[in-house]
Amino acid sequence: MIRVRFAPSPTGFLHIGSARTFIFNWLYARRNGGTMILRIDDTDIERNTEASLNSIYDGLRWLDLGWDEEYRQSERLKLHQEMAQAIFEKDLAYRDFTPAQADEGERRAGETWLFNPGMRDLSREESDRRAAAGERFALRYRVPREPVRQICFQDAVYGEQMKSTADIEDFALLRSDGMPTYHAASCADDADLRISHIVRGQDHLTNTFKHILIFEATGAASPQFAHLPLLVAPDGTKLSKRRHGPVVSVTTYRDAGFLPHAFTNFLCLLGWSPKDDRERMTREELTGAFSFEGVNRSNTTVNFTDEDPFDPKAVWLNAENIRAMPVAELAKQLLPFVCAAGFHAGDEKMLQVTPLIQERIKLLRDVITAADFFFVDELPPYDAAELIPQKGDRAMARMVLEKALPVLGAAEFSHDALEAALRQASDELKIKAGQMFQPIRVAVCGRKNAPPLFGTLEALGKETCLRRIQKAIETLQ
RNA sequence: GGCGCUAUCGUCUAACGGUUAGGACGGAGCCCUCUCAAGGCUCAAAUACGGGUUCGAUUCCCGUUAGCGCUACCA
Repeated sequence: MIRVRFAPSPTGFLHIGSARTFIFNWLYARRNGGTMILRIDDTDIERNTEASLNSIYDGLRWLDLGWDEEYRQSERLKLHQEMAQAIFEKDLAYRDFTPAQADEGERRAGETWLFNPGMRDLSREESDRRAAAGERFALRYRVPREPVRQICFQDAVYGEQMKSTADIEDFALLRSDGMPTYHAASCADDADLRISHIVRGQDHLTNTFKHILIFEATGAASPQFAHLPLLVAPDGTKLSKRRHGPVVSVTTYRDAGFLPHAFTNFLCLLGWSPKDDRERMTREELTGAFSFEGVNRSNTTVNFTDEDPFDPKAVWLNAENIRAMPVAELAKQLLPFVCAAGFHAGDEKMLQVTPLIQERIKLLRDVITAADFFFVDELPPYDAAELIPQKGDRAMARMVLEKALPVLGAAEFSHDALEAALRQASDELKIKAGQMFQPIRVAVCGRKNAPPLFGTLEALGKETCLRRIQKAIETLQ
C-alpha cells in the first residue's frame, strides 16, 4: 500500500521547489495507485502565518492535482510528545538541562558538537529530581556512541547511503517548552500515517540518518526514501525570496498567466527525465512515465534573469500549451486577464479575438499587450511616421488610406472579401500589397506588429476601422 | 572545521565501457510570408582537472578543484 505525503511548513508562500516536491509525490502516488497526503507541518508557532498557509493552499489548488487526505501537525502534538516520551522511557533519549542560550556560545564553529557535557550520563534519579523541581530541559536522542554504528539506508534516487553514529549529534526531540522538534513530529506522523515513501528535497538527505534512528527507537519500520535534487538560482545558491524575489513563488507564475499544466510539466523536467526525447507531456503521460530511476542527482538551475524573470523553457512550454488549446477554452481563460487590465470585453468579443492572438502570446497576460486595440474605443497616440509603408513616403500612406476608406466602406467585412478588395485596391494603385496593408494596419492597430490584417479588420468591425483610418489621415496632414 | 551529496553544450537533459557525444529551450542564419508570430530547414555550442583500471572510458576507482546540503531547543 503506497502512501506518500507532502509536508510544507507555513512559514512562507508556496515555493516552486516545494511545488515540484508535491508534484513528484503526486505523480508517484498516481502512478502506483497510492494515496497522496497533504500534511501541514506547523509546529513552529513562532514563524507560522495565516498568509503563508493561504499561499500554500492557493498554489496547490491552482496546480489542480489534488490530494486524498489532509492533516495538521499542530493538532497532533500529543502523538508527537507520546512518541518522544516512549523513546525516553526506553532510555534512548535523555533530558538535557543545558540552557538554550548557552548552547551557541559553547559551540565553537569548526568543532564537531555531539552532545552537551554531563547531560548524557545523568542518572535517572537526578534527572527526575531536576525535572520535578521545574528545571527546563530539552529531550535529546541518545545516539549510540560506543561502539559506533553505521546507519544505512537505500535511497531510491541517491542509492546506498551510510553514516557513522560518530558523526551524528544528539539531536533534540522535544524543546524546553515541551514542543516537538521537526524531527520528532515528522517521524511520529510518518509512522502514524503509515507513510510508505518519503519523497522530499535533498536538503533532508543527511537528516534521514536521524530519522532512521527515531524509527528504530519506536520500533516502527522505516519508510522508503527518495530525495530530490535541489532547485537553485543561476548564481548557484538555493532559491530564496530575499535574494531572488517573487520568481520563487508559485503564485507569481499563476498571476503571469502560466497554465497550471504547462507549469507542472516544466517543473517535472527540472531534475527528472522520461529518458526519451519527450518534453511536452500530458498529465497522463507524466504519470505513466514517472519513476525515481529518472530522477537526477545534481542540483538544477532555474534559468531566470533580472530582465526575464521566467525560465525560457517554462515560457515555451506555456506557449505550446496555449497554441494547443481549443479556442473557446483559451478565450475563457483570457477573459479575466482582459478584465483585470480594465478593458471591457465579453465572451463573443473574446471568441473573435482569441484565434488572432493564440499563436502570438506566450503567457495569458500577454493578451493585454497583444490585443489591447480590440478593447479600446480610442487608440492611444502613435507616431504618424509608422503609417508610412516600406519603400514609400507620406504621400503613399495618404493615398492608401484615402483609397481604403471607400473600398472598405463598400466591402463585406469577412476575411476573404476584405483580402480580395484590398489586394485589388493595391493593384489599382500600382503598389505592392504589403505597401497597401501596412498603413491600414497601423491606422487600425496603432502599431506595426499586429495580428493578420483581414481577420483583425473583421473583428474590429467596419465602423471602428473607418473611424480609425479617418483619424490616421488627419494625423498625416 | 566535520560529515554528506554532486559535476555532459549558456540552461534542462540523453548516452547505465565501444555513438560523428543525441534531444529540447535559448541564440544565429535561411525559407515561408501583408507586419508580428507560428511552421520548416541549417549552424554554433559540452563530457571540470589529474591519475589509474581496461584493447577501449562521459560511463568504473582514487585524488584535486568547484558547487550545494546538513552540522539549531528552524523546518
